[in-house]
Amino acid sequence: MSEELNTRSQDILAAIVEDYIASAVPVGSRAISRRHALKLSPATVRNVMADLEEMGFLCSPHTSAGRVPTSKGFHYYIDSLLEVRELSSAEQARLTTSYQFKGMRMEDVMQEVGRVLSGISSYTGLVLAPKFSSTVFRQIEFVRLSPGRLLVIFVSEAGLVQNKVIESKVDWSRQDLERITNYLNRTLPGLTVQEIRAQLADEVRQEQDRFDQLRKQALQLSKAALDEEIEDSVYVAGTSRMLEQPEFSSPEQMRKIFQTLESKQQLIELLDQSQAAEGVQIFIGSQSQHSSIEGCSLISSPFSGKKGAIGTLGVIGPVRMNYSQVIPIVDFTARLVSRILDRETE
Amino acid sequence: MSEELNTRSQDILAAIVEDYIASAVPVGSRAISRRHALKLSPATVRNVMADLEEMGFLCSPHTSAGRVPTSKGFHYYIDSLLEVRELSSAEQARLTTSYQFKGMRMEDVMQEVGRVLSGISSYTGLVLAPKFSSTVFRQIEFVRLSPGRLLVIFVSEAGLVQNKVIESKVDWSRQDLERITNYLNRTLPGLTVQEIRAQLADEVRQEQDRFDQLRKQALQLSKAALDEEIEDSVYVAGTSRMLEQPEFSSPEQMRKIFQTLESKQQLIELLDQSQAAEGVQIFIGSQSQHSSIEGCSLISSPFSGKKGAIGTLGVIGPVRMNYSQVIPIVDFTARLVSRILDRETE
DNA sequence: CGTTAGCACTCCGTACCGGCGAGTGCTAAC
DNA sequence: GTTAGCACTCGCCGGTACGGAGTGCTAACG
Repeated sequence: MSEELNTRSQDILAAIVEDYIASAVPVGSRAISRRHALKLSPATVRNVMADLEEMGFLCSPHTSAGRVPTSKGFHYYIDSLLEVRELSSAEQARLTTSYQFKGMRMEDVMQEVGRVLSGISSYTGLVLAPKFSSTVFRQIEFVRLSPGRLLVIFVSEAGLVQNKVIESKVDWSRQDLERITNYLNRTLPGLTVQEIRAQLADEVRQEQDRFDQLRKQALQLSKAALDEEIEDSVYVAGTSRMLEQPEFSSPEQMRKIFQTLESKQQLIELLDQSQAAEGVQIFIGSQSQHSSIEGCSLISSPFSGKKGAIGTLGVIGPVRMNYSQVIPIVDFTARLVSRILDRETE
Repeated sequence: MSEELNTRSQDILAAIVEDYIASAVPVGSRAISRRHALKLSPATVRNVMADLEEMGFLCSPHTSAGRVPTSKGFHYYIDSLLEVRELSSAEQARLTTSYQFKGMRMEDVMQEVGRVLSGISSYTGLVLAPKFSSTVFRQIEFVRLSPGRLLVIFVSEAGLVQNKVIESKVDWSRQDLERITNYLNRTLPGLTVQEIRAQLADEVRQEQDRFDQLRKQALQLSKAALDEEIEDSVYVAGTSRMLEQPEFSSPEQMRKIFQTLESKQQLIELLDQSQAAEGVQIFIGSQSQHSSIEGCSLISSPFSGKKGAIGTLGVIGPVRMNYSQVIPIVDFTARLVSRILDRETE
């Protein structure tokens, strides 16, 4: 992997990658020697290109076509050659004002982030809203739907509203529910769902040899309300951007990509990968064993409020993506969203 | 519009439409005379086809290609020729069991309906959730996000959870909010949002010459919480099915269609059309001045619980859609969802 | 008079061909 | 080590030829 390349080879590789990103067609030696001020003849460039091909950074679709970077080539480019410039303050301002979050629900914010991400990058935007278990409790409410069926509404510190239906053998009266609600809303704020779960488990253990029937049931209800994971929300924006990419002209491939973009589950898996790490991460092509998005790259970054509430946002597009443009956008947006999550907390 | 066609012409038109639906290629006289037991020679069929073309039911892409039904042809076919068979009870059972609604949130139900609709029809499924103003009040909750910013959570009789953020000059205390919440939750259940709005407007009028400051503010808050429309939710499922249609091979057209499918606003307009009427409605091609979905047909039907909560669901696909299959599916599903909305109400 | 067989015609799709251009690899000279 | 030159490869493009599917028309048939 870590082959050494001399400066000239690096320059040429960079030039090829950049030309290919711009044009989507195989690039030849002439073009490189002319457009880039390398002061090298096409012949020399050809020699270097032959070496690069042998090392696996390039490949040629057929003799007498130009060269195309391989995934390995893209990798090397991104890891070693690409210089990610900071966003100029003008661009930062433009991005910041693109986001109109006034009076918006958190759900709308997530969706809007996806939209802007897609609009600015010209690729497809993805946002994975903060995981339920990582959010900080603010308020809970119960709504009795029918005997034995309860709707639980959960509001996180960041203003994210989530709800689910639970079935309970006990048919709770309005008063009982109110008591439980009040108790939970008094004791739980500030804790993450994970912490609450641990605490509830503790209490259940302590309680089990005592005989306060009502309290036992209340505990059970609380556990049911908070124990199961709530399915994560994913927001996808600008899928039609995928259709603009010349490399996806084959309807078959396009269908695969769209199926992936439609499948919440697959997207969650994809975005979860980058949850753990910090800062912008890049997944190129099928490296991520998700063969379904072969030919695609994902640039993503986690975001999070001060206390938990970890989500992921990113941009997905063809491998031939404009990394130098998109990376700072994703980075900046992730920071921006983190700030918004905090602001929401007051 | 209402030209008279003799039985033979009708038979031939029907045969052409059906063949075209099945094959997506222009159909010729040979095929008709052979496949369908009409006992007519190709030459005769040709004569009839020429007539049908003159009347505007058919057109030929060029000489020596077969004929393709025009929108007018499809219209006539659907209005006069198509016999919509009821779903057999086996199919009904299959559909019913496809829907696994146990322990699902209403949002999930809507999404699942779209998915099944798409899966069974092989086209793209659409669901427009019940409009806020048409839903019946069940419960409301306020969450204080930050000074002056309140999150309002609204649960409808059918278990649909909606929320929005309102800004209020008054910084409400927890106690005040609780009082207001209790009052609203005691007096409003059973009324539709529309009715509530009228009632609130009345009260505001009565109140304005009295001077109970707190009550005035509480009224204002309630109005703010319920007055503004909450944006409708649309669920789209199976967009990748569009890519399977041979007539949408042009990437340009495909992009337009996907942009429309991505635009909540446009979908809402589209689905709103059929809200007013009862039963299944069919919009063919660009008849609906939505030129953006040229080449597409929409089969939709409103659904509703016993009291209000009117939504729309449907299937969108190429004009060359399998109407006889899809129409009963949409019809049955709409009835099914209506029943579910009622069941939710207890 | 409606229906049918026959026939000439049209036009698409495909395959085949040859020239052009872009690009390569190799070699020899600088 | 770099470069100029050259033969070679191969995809792309335009032109042409051909087969097939389908039509419209006409004349014959019942």
